Amino acid sequence: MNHRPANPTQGELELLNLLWEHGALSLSEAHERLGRDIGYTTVQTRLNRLVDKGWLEKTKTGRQATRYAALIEPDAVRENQLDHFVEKIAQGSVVPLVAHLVQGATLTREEVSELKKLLRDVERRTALEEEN
Amino acid sequence: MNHRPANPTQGELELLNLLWEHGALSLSEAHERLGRDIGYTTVQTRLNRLVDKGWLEKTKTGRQATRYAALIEPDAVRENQLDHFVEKIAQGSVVPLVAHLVQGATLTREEVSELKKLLRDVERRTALEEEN
DNA sequence: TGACATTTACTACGTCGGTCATATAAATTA
DNA sequence: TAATTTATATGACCGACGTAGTAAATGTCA
Repeated sequence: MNHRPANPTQGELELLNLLWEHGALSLSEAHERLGRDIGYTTVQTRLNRLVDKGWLEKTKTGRQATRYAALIEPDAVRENQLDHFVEKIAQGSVVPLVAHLVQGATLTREEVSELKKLLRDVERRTALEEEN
Repeated sequence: MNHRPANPTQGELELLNLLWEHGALSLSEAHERLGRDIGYTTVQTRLNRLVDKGWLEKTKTGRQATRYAALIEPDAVRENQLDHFVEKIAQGSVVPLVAHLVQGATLTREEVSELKKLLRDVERRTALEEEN
């Protein structure tokens, strides 16, 4: 039940990524895994603010420490951000974007193949649409 | 002489995009072209803050209104943001990113061709590297 | 030159997000 | 049970930004 439109900041993503990767975490675990010099209560505050936004959930099980779990899906957030990125930052021009991406990253042969296949599909679809 | 590392916020990008598209603008022109309900002095404040950051330049020519000009290059900023995006948002995984991009945007046949060519180049380069 | 309009400077306010300290409550252990 | 450690709740500070009002300076024109 995706709550609000999810446009987390960079800092919020830091926590979200953590919870997406490992499952729900307690505060101490989260603080631990952040692995950087940051106050314990800082993490607490930030997690709770994410809860307020409806992006995380607090669940208390028995006598264990409360765990924080992500309520929003990584893919949804990432696509959101990507769409926003294309529109606002790249000004809608996709090609230079992809160019920089495939050139900057070192892709495996498999990945390149996958992308080529992707393009073939798009090409075919485009052709079909132009028939109508 | 690129000043600071350029990581503008969304709002700052709004102004920067404006100045990149049209050249240097006066305050009144900028306010005009923003084309949305926003206070005149709001634009002024924001522009001046960009100047403070070293991202814009104020130039007074004769008896005309001061013009604001971008000091940083769009490509530099966009690549910055893109790299950051890949690392922090997409968690380094490029393929799904590109997938969403080429599927979401409606690309012309020319653009698709260009991307295919791009991939061929990358493929060739990858093959060469693997020889060594 | 004097009235009106535009431009510019300066100040201020609210919110958000990152930072943390302090205090209280709960749990663990000596 | 008392002491110590761990968990949780609250409140606070601050810088960055988006917002804008007021006032002073400058330009325009009859």
